[in-house]
Parts: sequence; structure tokens; C-alpha cells
Amino acid sequence: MTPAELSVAIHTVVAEAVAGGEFDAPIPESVHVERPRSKAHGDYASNIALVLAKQAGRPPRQIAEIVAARLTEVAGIASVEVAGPGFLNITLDTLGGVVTTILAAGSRYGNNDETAKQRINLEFVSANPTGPIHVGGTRWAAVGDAIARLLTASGAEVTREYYVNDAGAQISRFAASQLAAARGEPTPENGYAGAYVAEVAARVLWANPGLPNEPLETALETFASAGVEFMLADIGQALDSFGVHFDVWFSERSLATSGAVEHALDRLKAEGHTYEADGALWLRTTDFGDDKDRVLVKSDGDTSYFTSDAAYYLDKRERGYDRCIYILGADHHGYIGRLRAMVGCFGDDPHQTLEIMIGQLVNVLRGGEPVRMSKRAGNFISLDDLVELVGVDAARYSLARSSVDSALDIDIDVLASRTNANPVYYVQYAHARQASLLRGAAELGIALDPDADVTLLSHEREGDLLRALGEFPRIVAAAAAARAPHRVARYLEELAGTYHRFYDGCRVLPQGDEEPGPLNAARLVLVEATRIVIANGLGLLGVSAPERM
RNA sequence: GCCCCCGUAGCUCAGGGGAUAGAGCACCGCCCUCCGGAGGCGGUGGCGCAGGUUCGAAUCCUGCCGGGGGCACCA
Repeated sequence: MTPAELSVAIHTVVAEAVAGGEFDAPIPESVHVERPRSKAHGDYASNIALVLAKQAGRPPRQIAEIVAARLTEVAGIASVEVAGPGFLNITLDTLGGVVTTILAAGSRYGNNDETAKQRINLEFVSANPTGPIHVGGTRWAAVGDAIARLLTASGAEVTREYYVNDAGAQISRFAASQLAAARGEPTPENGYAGAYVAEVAARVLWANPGLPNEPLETALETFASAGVEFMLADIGQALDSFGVHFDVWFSERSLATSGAVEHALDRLKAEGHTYEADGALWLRTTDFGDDKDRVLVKSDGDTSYFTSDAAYYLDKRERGYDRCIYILGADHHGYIGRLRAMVGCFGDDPHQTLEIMIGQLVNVLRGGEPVRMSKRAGNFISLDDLVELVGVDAARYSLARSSVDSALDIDIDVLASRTNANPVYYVQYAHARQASLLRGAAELGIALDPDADVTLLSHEREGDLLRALGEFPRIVAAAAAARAPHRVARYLEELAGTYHRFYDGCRVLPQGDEEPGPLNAARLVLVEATRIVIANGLGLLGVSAPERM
């Protein structure tokens, strides 16, 4: 019996008790089953009696006794104890069934249908194409891609999208910076410094040999468009080697040329939320909770960046997405209000179609000391730098193993050292050990037997491991719902530890001249089940599960 | 001034109202005739402060203190 099946069983029993008039309370939609921290509290525990007590107008322990009496009769349940304020502590006949489930599901074990059929547009990274991706953007690459994988595992249809800010003043500054670098002049005021600017400029010149003879204006245009193109190619390549692949690269500039901006303006006017003042066209976002109205068309006739955002959102909706998720850095949190209001102005419910995640920033340390970084000065750690220093697995894992609500400190020296200071090795090591063990079994001629008698897995450490394996689908579903891939990482660390303890206490392969017996067979499939879960979990984080280390 | 995030062990961080608050690192002490010691076992050590909500609060609410990040007809 898996936790999910147990939850259903309790639900059924409660419904029967209510139907039988034993107590009166609304039947809950679903029953929460948890894994007790202490083994003294059974295999699984439920707080259902505490939840129902108030509505039933009875003491929780009374409700618990009623449910326990019925639950004891359910096949597969060995015993039920009422404990503390009214917890149900449930012990199963065997926990081994989960192994069979995992072997049958394989790489699909953990998948669920919580967000089945939802069409989700997930926009993340979207770093300006005026320089390489720095660590901040790298965090969103790791986290965003893991969220995409989690949502996919939960049944959603996910598009990974990168918004390319290829319009606006920062592009002009980028072009001017390239020009200056090409002429050997100092970086202009508010320009971009760093060695990469000169490199990009050199590539632009190489591809456009006539550039030095062009008038200043067209030369700058060439630096702008070609420079952005080269930068984007580099960014795409860096993300690619990081294992993050975007389905759509959406150009901001294309919004104007395609008519999307005009289309959005027409819609907003038609919805009646615009007005003119001070020579500009405004959107009355304050009608939808924003703290001030926003300019759509500036008094000089240009549209604002906000207008592009509106056009971009409308375009996503018209491409058929049910939900548009944005992952933004903490420095963008002020956008939430205006984006929500803009969505409202289009007539959408912001709580349904729009979701904005704000992630806190990353601080880079080296040997415990903060590394001062400035993108403008060109003095920063890029995605490529990080990967070169610590490798893709360590980088992705360490960036994804913390909640995005917390500012993250990463120490380059610690991550580069191959120790458990970086827990990715702890998890990967468990997987490599399992793979090694399975190779050893094959060498001994012991085949994996899906029909092994898993009821023999009754050792305490086996029980711990089986319970942990049974948690995985709920971890995946909860992590997807909370957009919190770090929960998968934390779970894997716990699972790896539970496995190591099992391995320490339970001999898997026969020793010496022993003949392999049913217990060896059962433990072997338990190892394989654990290996599958670790591989699946690491896969959700975009981290490899090595057979050898 | 207003808004957002954070404050948990010496350090980096988990803990989506539940039972005795966890992991890794660091420190101290143990465990190799046998499946990978990148492992296991034991020990030291903690919820910023004050109220409130309730059977129960690290978790939810309010205030304060501390740290980080924002508040454009820039993009």
C-alpha cells in the first residue's frame, strides 16, 4: 500500500463512518497522510481526526477511535493506534509494494497529473543581450528549467521562453561602447566595459569589413544589431551547455514591427482604461490596484517599455497559454503591481493567468570573502565562468537547492572542491554506489527479479528506505505546485542518507560462497528502486546521475 | 516615507499549523577479514525581540529591531 492508496482508504472509511451516523462532519476532499518523524509513531500518520473534531463537535480522540476501528479492518493495514491529541498512527502489513510500483513506472515514477493539460508559458533568464549571463541569471536558468521539468512531470505543457530586450537605450549604449572599444577609446559614460565588449566589436568588424568607412549613424546601427546577434549566440550557447534549452526566443523589437504594440494599444483603448494627459497616453492601472498610472505613449510619441510588456503579455495569451509565469529578480519586484493591473486592464483575472515569481539575488564568495561584481565594469562571474570553475552539475544543483525567497551565497572555492560541502556529490555518490552494486550483481549472475518477494524487506533500515521512496510522488507534486525545486534537492539528500544507512546495515549481495536467496533478490530490487528515484529526482533538477564517479 | 524578501546550530541552508526543530560543513570520539570510507555511528550546539490567533506556532497576524533589494514619460 502506497501513501496515496492509504489516503484514499482513510477517506473511504471516514465517509462510511459519517454515512453510518457515527459522527457528523463534512467529508474532506482529500486526507493528508504524513510520514511521522519518529518510527514509534508507525509507518504513516494522519491528523484527520483533529481536522474533523471541531466540525463534528466531538473530542478529537473520540473521532480518532471511530476511524481507527474501521481502518484496522482494511486489508493491508496491520494496526492503527490513537496517539497524542488524536493522531492516527498506522502500521502497514508490508511497505515493500512501493518497490513493485517504482520498477513498473521506471523513469515515470514520481510523475503526477496535478497540472494536467495546462498550457504554461514560463519566462525566465531574459538577460539583456548586452553581455554574458552573470550568476544571477544563472540562478534563474537553473531554477526556471527545474520548474519547467517539475511542471512537465505534473502533466503541464510547458514552453520555456526568453524575452530578448533588443530595443531601447541600453542597446544604443552597447553599440556606443563597442564603437569606443573598436577605436581604442575609453568606455563612454554609462557604457559597458569588460573585455567581452572589445571581443564582440572585433567580431562585428570581422563580419562587416566596410564598417569603418560607414557614417557614424549606420555604423552604430550595425554595432547594435550585429553585436546583439553575437551576444545572443553566446548566451544561447552558454545556456545550451548548461542544459537549458529555450523553446522561444522572443524579440522585444519584433513587437513594434509586427504590429503587436499597436494591437495591444487598440485593445487597451477599447477596454476603456486609457486617457490622455500632459501630451502622453496613460493606462489607468490604478483601477486595478497599482499605486500610480503608467505611461503607454510618451509625449515624444514613443511607446514605453511598459507598453511592450503589455503587448508581449497579450501576444502570449493569444498564443493560447492558460498561465504566464514570469521569474524575475528581486530588483524587479516593483513591477508586480503594474503587471497585475495591466492584465486586469485586458480583462483577464491576474490570479488566474499571470504568475510572477520574485527570486532573491546571488552573492558570490571566494574563500568566504565576498567577490565585488559590477556588470558595467565587466567584472563579474558569468555562467561560463561558473561552469568552468565548478562544473554543470555542481552549479545547477547548488543554485537550485535553496528557496528562491532567500538571497543565496555561493562560495566558488567550496563548490570547486569535491567534498560534501557541496551535497550534489553526496547524492550522486549514492547513485554511483547503487549502479556499482547492480553491476556487481550482474557479474555474479544475479538478475533483477521484478517478482522478488518484497514482503521480506522488514529490516528497520529497509522500512526507512521504503517509506522514503513512497514519498517521492508527493514531493514532486508539492514542489511543482510551490514552484520550489529545492524541495526535490532536499528530499534527495535525505534519501541518499537513508540509503547509505540501509547499505551499512543490510548486506545486499551474497558473501563468499553463499547461494543467492530470496532476501538478496528483494534487496537488489530495493536498490534498483532507489536508484530509479535518485535518477528521476536529479533529472528534475537537470543534474546527471553518474554510474561511476 | 512606502513596498518586497530574509533573520533557525560556529558557517551554508531545510523545515506549506502538528508529536522530541533537521542536513551538510566545522569541532571532539569511534567503525575497514566482506557489496565503492566521496560511507556509517555517537557527542557539542539553535527558532532576532514582544504581543496576538488556537487544542497546538519556527510556520499565520501585528509591532519593533537587524540585513538585503526596490520605488521613472529608463529599459
